[in-house]
Amino acid sequence: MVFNHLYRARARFHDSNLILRVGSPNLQHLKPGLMGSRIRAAVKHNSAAVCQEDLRFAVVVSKKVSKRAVIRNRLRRLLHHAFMKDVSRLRRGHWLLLSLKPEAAQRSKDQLLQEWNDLLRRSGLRCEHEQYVPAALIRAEPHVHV
RNA sequence: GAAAGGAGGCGAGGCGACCGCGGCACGGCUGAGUUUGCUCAGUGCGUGCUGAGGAAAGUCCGGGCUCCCCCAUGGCCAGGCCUGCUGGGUAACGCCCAGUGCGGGUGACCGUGAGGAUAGUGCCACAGAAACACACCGCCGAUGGCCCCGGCUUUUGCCCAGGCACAGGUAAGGGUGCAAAGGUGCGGUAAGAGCGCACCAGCAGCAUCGAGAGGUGCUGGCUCGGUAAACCCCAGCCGGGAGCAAGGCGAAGAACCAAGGUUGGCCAUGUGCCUGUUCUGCUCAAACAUGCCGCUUGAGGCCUGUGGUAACACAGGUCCUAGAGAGAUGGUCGCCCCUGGAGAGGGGUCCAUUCCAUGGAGACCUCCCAGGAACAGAACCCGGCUUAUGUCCUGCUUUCCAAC
Repeated sequence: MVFNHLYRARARFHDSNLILRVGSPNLQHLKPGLMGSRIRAAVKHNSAAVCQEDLRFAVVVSKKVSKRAVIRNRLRRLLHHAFMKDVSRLRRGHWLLLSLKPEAAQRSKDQLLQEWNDLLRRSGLRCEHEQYVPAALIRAEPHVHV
């Protein structure tokens, strides 16, 4: 449900190897397990405020990229680490879904990181000043196929 | 010193910090219930412990475990085996160890798909005369046959020299072929041939050594093509099928049909088992990989001792070391270590030239830079095999060269 919501989102940014989809948070789509107890308590009081602060990120590495789980994991970790590096400088209130195109397995580390930076710049998510990060969802899921 | 052979080991150098991920424990927080003690569930929170391999791989063998076929035992037959020198090891194996034969190497050593072709049947393309059976070329033609010089004789006939290649002999030589009926030599013969002899190879018998495969010696008659991953024979072994998405518990859950059931076959034995409190089977339709168990303590690792050439076995001690459920191990930094640098500085010392000095080489020290890999990622668990991988490490052995 979460992924369907994001796949229908309008804001998409393409590069040769990556696709970044940006959607607005919709907490009703989340299963209870994906929400911490503290968040759930906060939602009860003021749902809109939580949505403005929520920032979630997912990486989708399809089996089309590589059949070997080790390579998929390596790509996932690479982009995950890149996200964590930038997380303090990103605008709140968005859900992000990053997909890899099948050719990404052949690209080098630096090439992918360069594309990631380009995408962030074009999407306008990065702000100049740092923000306090209370709790960001850092959940990366290697996704099989749809 | 060089070249080679073989054995064993290691596998992101070591220590630490931070961030991130899987699992477990405790605590916190949130929610529900509550007999107000607590219990259950969830955690984007905290702390601690712990977290891939020698091949985790290929899925090629052997097992454990689980369910189904199917009530068990014994016998005979059928069936299966990509088991096939001998002896041992092992839970078992097509694996391992030791040995034998054969082949290769100067040697250390290496390779070996190594039962039977004299139980029988089949096949041996093309070529070739012939592929369990022969005569194309060739050689011979002793013995028969024909022709014929000469001699004896009246003739018949007899003796002798020569010729023909008709009958026939031969398997030496040529040619064909992966393969042509033991090999070499001497004798022998018309020509030849195990026809005879010597040695070698092979076969059979006897003796002897060995646990055995086999080894050694003697004697004998002289001789037998290949193929069994062709059928087959012999010996040995064997219930079959599916596989942890096995399977069990829980949750959910609609309807119908049949009444008996049982191993590849046969026989025998037994007071066999299940069966209307719904077992079992078939068909149709629909839904579903969602909670818990199975799940990691095992033919387990390490150390010591004893037995054994060894594989291995036994005894004692010690350790517990991933357990996810679409699948977790990666980054950054610091110090030390190792390797490389025709990078910088210092430099005991050595060499050359005209002393001072200049030029060159350079053990070692300091700093700087780069690097510390490859093959590859647990998915129920073991024992093997095979394949992939490194300027890696440590003993041992052989041959050649040099020195003593």
